[in-house]
Order: sequence, then C-alpha cells, then structure tokens
Amino acid sequence: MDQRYHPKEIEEKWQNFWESQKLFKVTEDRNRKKYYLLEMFPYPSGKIHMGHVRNYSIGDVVARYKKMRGFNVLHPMGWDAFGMPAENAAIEHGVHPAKWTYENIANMKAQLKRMGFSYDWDREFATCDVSYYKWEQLFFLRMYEKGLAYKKRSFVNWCEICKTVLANEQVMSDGTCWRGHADDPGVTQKEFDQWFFKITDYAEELLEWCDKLPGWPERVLTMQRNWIGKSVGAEIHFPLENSEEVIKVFTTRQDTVFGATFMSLAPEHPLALSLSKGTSQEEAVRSFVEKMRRQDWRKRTAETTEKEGVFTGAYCLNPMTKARMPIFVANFVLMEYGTGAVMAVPTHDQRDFEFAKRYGLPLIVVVQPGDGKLSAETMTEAYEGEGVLVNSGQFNGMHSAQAREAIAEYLEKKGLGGKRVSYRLRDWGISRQRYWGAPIPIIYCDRCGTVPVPEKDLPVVLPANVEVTGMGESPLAKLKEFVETRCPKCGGPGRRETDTMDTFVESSWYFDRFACPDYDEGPLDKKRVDYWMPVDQYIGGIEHAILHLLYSRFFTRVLKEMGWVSVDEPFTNLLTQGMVCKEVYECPRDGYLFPEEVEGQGEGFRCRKCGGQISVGRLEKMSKSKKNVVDPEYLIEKYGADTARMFCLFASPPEKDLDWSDQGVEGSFRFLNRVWRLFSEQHGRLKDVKAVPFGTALEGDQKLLRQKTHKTIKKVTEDIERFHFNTAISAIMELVNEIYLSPVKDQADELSKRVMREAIETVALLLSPFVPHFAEELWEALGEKRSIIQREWPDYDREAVLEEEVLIVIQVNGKLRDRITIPASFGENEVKAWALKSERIRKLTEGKEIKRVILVPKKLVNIVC
RNA sequence: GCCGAAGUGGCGGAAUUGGUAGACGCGCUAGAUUCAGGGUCUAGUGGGAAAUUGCUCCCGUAGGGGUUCAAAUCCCCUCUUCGGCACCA
Repeated sequence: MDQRYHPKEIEEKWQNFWESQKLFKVTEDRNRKKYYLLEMFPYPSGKIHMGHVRNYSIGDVVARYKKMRGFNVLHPMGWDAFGMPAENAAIEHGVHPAKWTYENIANMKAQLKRMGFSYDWDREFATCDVSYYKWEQLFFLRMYEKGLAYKKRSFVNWCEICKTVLANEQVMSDGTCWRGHADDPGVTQKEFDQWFFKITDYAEELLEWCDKLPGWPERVLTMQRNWIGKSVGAEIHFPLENSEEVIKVFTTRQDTVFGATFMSLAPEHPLALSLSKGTSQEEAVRSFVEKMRRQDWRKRTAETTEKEGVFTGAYCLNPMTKARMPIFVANFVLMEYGTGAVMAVPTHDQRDFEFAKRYGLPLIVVVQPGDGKLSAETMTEAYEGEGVLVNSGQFNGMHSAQAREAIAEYLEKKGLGGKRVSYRLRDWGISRQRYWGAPIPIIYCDRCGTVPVPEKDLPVVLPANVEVTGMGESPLAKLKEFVETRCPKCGGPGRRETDTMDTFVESSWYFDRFACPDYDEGPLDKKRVDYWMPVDQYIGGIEHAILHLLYSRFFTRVLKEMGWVSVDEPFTNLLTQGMVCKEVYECPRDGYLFPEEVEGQGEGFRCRKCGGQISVGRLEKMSKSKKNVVDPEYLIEKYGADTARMFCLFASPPEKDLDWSDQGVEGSFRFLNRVWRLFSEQHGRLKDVKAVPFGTALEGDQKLLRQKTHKTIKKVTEDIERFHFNTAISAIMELVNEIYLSPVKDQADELSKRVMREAIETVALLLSPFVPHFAEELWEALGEKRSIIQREWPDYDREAVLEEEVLIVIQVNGKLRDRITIPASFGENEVKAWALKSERIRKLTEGKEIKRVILVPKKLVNIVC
C-alpha cells in the first residue's frame, strides 16, 4: 500500500477490475430477492454536470448497499437521446443530430465510468436506437386502435419567424420565441392538427392512486393532484332562445344558478360565430374573436388582464328562472376547461361581477352569508362564500352545500344536466414538428383517410439523409422519399405523417425496457419485466414532479391494459433530490461573471472588466448561463471520483439543495487522506489478523473501541436505510476519530490487534458504498482477496453495543442540573434514589416538597418541586 | 389568492418516538511537529455574565402565545424564504 493516497491510479485500477469481472451484471434469479434501483437517465448533452454526479452518487450508494445485503440488484443506465439540443447543434455547427448524439453518449459514458457507478452496462440503450423506438411505434398503433391516440385540431404556440410549433416551455415569459429573434412579433396561437394521447381517460385513476403511493414525497403527490385538478360540480343545460339547441356549462356552484343573468362563451367556442351570424353583432364578434386569437396566450390568460367581451346578439334562458340571458363572448373563458361556456353569476363570482359592471348587466343575490344582508345595489365585489339560498324558488332556505346536492338532483331528474366531475388535466399533445424524434407511424391517403402503418411494416425508420436548418416546416416534410409512400389499405399514393413524438414518450417506458433490453420479439419480455418491475427506488430531480412522472404513470396503465406489464404503478419509492447550487456574481453592467472575473472579498467584490461593485453572490442552481457551474471533470482530475461522491453525499441530505463549497470538497478529501494514513500505518501488522469474533468478552479500551465499532455499524446501516447519507458518513468519521485516539491502536498484543482489525475492517466496509474505489484499495491492503462488493454488509453484535453504564441527566423542574453515570442495570427506584442523592440536587431541593419524580429509562430524571 | 415545504452557531448541517440543543464537517483560535509556509497531530470554539481555576448561573432552535413535569419537535397567531397552481367557472 502506497504511503500516499493517489486517487487517479486506484480509481482506474478498480474500474478496470469491476468491468473485467462483470461484477454488476445481473440476470433474473428467482431464488433471490430482486431490487430495482433506477436513476432518471440523462439527456446526452455532451458532458455530465454536478446534478448528475449527485443523482447518481445517491443511487450508487443504495445499489451497492443493497447488493451487499444480498439483493439481486438491477441498476441500469441509458440515454434519453431524442430531443431538440441535437437539432440545435445541427443548425449551429452543421453536425448531424445522430452523430452529435452518439458522440456525446460515448463521451458521457466514459465520464460515468470514471465516477465508478455500479451499472450493468450490458443493458445500456439509447432511445434514438431504432431497436428501441420501433416498439414505441407499436404502442402508438395499439393506442390508436383503442382510441387512446387520436388527432385533433387545437391551438398551439406558433412562432412566425421559425414557422414552427413551440412547446409551452419554449415560449419565454415575455411571450417571445426562445431562439431570441430581433423584432420578435411574439408567439401566437395557431390552430393545428395534432396527435394526442388520451391521458384524461385516466385522470380519476391517476388521482386515486396518489393516495396509494406511500413511498412518494408528499409534495410531488400534491403537485400531481393539483395538476389533475379535479372539481366536483354539475352540468347545466341552458336552452337557446327560439331554438332546440342548448348551451352546456360546467359549474361547481350550481347553488347559484338562480343568479345567472348572462352567459359567457370562450372566443374559440363554435357557437360564438354561429350565434352572431346574420345579426348586427356579426362583425363585432368576428373581429373580437380574431383579436383574441392573435393575442399572446400568456397575456390573455393572466389574471390581471381586464375582462372584456362582446355581445353575440343571441339569448338563452335560465332553466330555473326562465329569465332571458344575453350571450357574450368573453376573453377570460377558456375553451379547454369544462365546456368552454360559463353561466355568469355576477353576485357570486368576481370575474362575472367585473364583467357585469363593465357592460351593465343585472345582478341578483341568491346566497346570503350568515351575518349581514347582501344587496345587489350596494355590493362592491362578488360574495363567493357559502350561505343560505334566497331568490331561488323551492331551494330557498337551504344551505349552499345542501342546495348543490338538491339542485344537481333536480337537474338530473328534469334532463337539464346533473352531477359532473371536471378535470384541469388536458390530453397530452405529442406531435412535434421536429426531426430528431420517433416518427409517428401513420399514413394519409386521399381515398382511405388516416391509415395506421401495419405492424409488419414497422419500424418507420427516421431517415438519416436530412438537412436540418431550423427554418420552415419539419425537415421530414421536405424529404420526398420519406413522405411519399403507398397507402397500406388501397395501395394508392399516400403521405407519411411527418410529426415525430414528444420525447417524453420515450421516457415513459424505458424503465420497463431495462428489464429486457435485448428482447426483439416484442417490446417487452413479460417474464423478465414481471421479475424486475416495479422499480423499487427511483431517484431524480424535482423538476419532473409532474411531466415525466405523470406520463410514466399513465403509460404504465396503458401498457398494463395491453398486457405488456403487470404493475399498476411503475415506481414504488421516489426520491427527489435537491439542486446543486453555487453563488452567482452579477455585475450591473457586464451581467453574470465567472468567479475569475471577480476580484476582492466579502462586501468588496468588484468586476474585473469595469470595476463595478458586485453584490455578494446569492446561491442559485448551477447553470452555464449564470456562470456558476463546477465541472465534475475538474473534480475528478484534482481529487478523484471518490472525493466528488463523498462531498455530494456528506454536504447535505439528498432531498435538500446542496450548496457548493470548495472548502467542503477539501474537507472530504482530507478525511479520505486521514483514513488512508491510518490504514497505511496499520495494514502491515493487521494483514493476517482475524477480527474478534462476536460475543468476545473484553475490558477497558478494547471493549470501548469494539463498542464504538458496532454502534457505528448499527447507525450507518439505519441511516442508509432511511437515506440519511450525511449522518451515516459523520458516524464513520466519528469511528475514525475514536480509532485515532484509542490506545488499542498502538498495542501489540494479539487481542488488541484483533479488536483493531475489526475496527479498521469495519471502516472499509462501511465506506464502500460511498467511496468504492477507495474502500476496495483498503480492503485489498488488509489482505482480502475477494472484492469488497462481494463481501456481505456487516452485522452488529447486539452484546457489544450494550452499555454497562448509562449517563442519566437530572433535571429539576425541567432544567438541567446534574448528570450521573450509573449502572444500566439499575431499576427505577434505584435510579431515582441516586438522582436524589446527588449533592447538587440535594442543595436545590432542600426544604422543598418533591411533588413528582419523572423517569425516562436510561435518559433522565426530572424532579418536580 | 389557494396549496405545500422550510426557518437551528460565522457556514453546511445533526438531534429516528416530546426527554442533555448544536453530532459530524467547514471556518476560526491555541499548542505540538526544534525556522517560515503548507501538511499533520492534539485541544478549544452558540451568546452573555461570573470566576483566588473547572463544584456557577442566565439567555438561546424566525417572532409572539399555549399545551406539558419536559417543546427545535405538538397546537394557535404573526413574519420571512422557497416551490407548485392560478381568470379552471
């Protein structure tokens, strides 16, 4: 063993060893308990970042620990390889997306290997592999058959300069395109034919199962429940005047229906134009609808935007009061929610109130709050609370809640509507007018319409010979040999769908595919998938709390119905790790600065470019644009992968944000060096020594050291189980500190050496999930032949951790007054007697009546007087 | 506005069930390592008062109130920060 710790050499050595021995390769072993540990796979951007290092270090601790505990651990890694950055690289540098992607993968894979993660690399795949996405096309076809994939015209974000659809995330908060054009006119809404997945069919189920995921963080479940947004209410039919037709509305406040004095339609509502047709309002409505359509969506839907609208010229009737209600088109009504039409009750809805005031529409109070009397003439805002119904016919006197039930029942009975549930969740639009994605397997034929590609013709391979410019339509649409095809039904000329699928589709089932990545008779080998699924522990960033995690839950349900998988939920336990943050320096003139561009210290930071004063950097998530990233490559180079892993795990608990600290990294490195020195001093004399066996009777320092050793095993085991890696590491540090101070370290007798051997061996074993290369090297230095990962996790000796003496805290009236050390075997009365005998306590209680003595076994005595 | 999470030394954080607040690390201080620097080892380190030395006391977990023998932990109110949703009918 070298005198000094050289991380680079040993890390390379053990990485090669693990790889050559295939130590992390797993197969289905029905005699062993499986454990599926998964971290969210990365997008191959080219380099790993600290977020990856943290995420995968956390996962690796659990994977290695579970393996040592005897589980058959599946710990795979792959690549979320379709997506826009590849196309941007093509636009900017003229590299083909495929080339760019696969080169990045090779680079990042090498980096991950240098981190020493315990992946079964034989299961690796990239989602842009035809052998992967062809099965996704099969899923699409099966979903199409069941009506779960459908095409619909809808409004989407449109950038006039790029001539392409943008995802919501690609629209900046000021309503412009993310590419940042000069004179950007702003993103508008454009009607488009788009493919959708019918996730709304599963809204209720997805919501219900939120209560059956005890292994998920509550805040993620809350966000999902929020996103699904269930509302219980009623549908009410408002007959149109002089017509058989009705306008259907959804409301959660059917108790206020007697107060509905007008009707509001979304500008996109089909009745908006048709009702006004031929009336004097036709032109006004048309121009209003046009204006709304052109308007920036964000601005239109902001709460602060003033309510405005236009009369359609038509009326409907309140089904309860038969009152004549003018029908308006209003900017604040959303076509996507409910029915796209809202019954307006200005007295009990603030939006309707504002609208009514602006256009002089009537107000009728129908709910009276408990205290004062509301009056339509004097009210200055809507009363949205509950109360007792008035002006509501046979429902007068009922309380709101009661009235909602009664009115819903009444509507049902009269065929005017009834109880309904509405969700905020919308269907998942998966069409992307992009090249670098999985083609949607559909052919359009003038004669047969929309025709799915027959399964035997799959895959629809993404053609390689395209030119990606970023302008105009999807590059696929310009590729004749791709677009032009034969109709599978009639054999006539057909055109291929040129949209590709949203990349979230790939990440919705990759975890299933990891169970059988080589299977080529179908998407999933059920036997293997059933063995491994569900994922026992999933680890990733909170930013996927809704999107990826909700889509995956939806996809799992679909795949279950199709018989591909057997589980209801894909992820039993979820850990959402915090972000990696570092301080940012921002100069008022030169923007964000790299730390090298800042001089001075403390309050006196100055910009090197302009000399301007810089406010002390606040902590923000590491990002290139904020110039506060730390490159893992640099860390590995300077300190080694083990130090990088150690720091990420020690600096804060996994679910909290991690504040970067160069000194903290130094500290972790220092600790490893300290352990190294201990081993290099001890390993020679302890090499052929066997650890003391369980149950050995010891005295004095030997006993104390052994006790600490076993207490540490217990603590570290419990801490890893509950993911408190920072405290697990601190417990190991304590053990190391104790070893340094223990006289046993320098004693030459056989028993001392055996106690020492056990202590030191334990340090290596407990460290192994955290700093695996380092631990392997220590292990080898102790003369062990097998890899440390093949050794079972240590168990603690129940007798060794037993305390013979315990420290009892003595309180008087709840205040700490004395401490005594007494034999642990003392009974309740003995402990109390000793506590009262204490000199200090006697002084304090002198002349007072002792009212009560409370005893907490092995902890404290509280004397009340 | 609604929902959720959090607030503990100079800093990151610990305290698993209400029972010694501040483990461990960083930083800082002192001593040792027969120069300095670095490294290492040892000790100290919440604030304040007291102190002819260790057997002293008070305050202290964002702030205020409460429950309890006992509160960082439970309850109520207020403040701050972060996150999600937000004209959703």
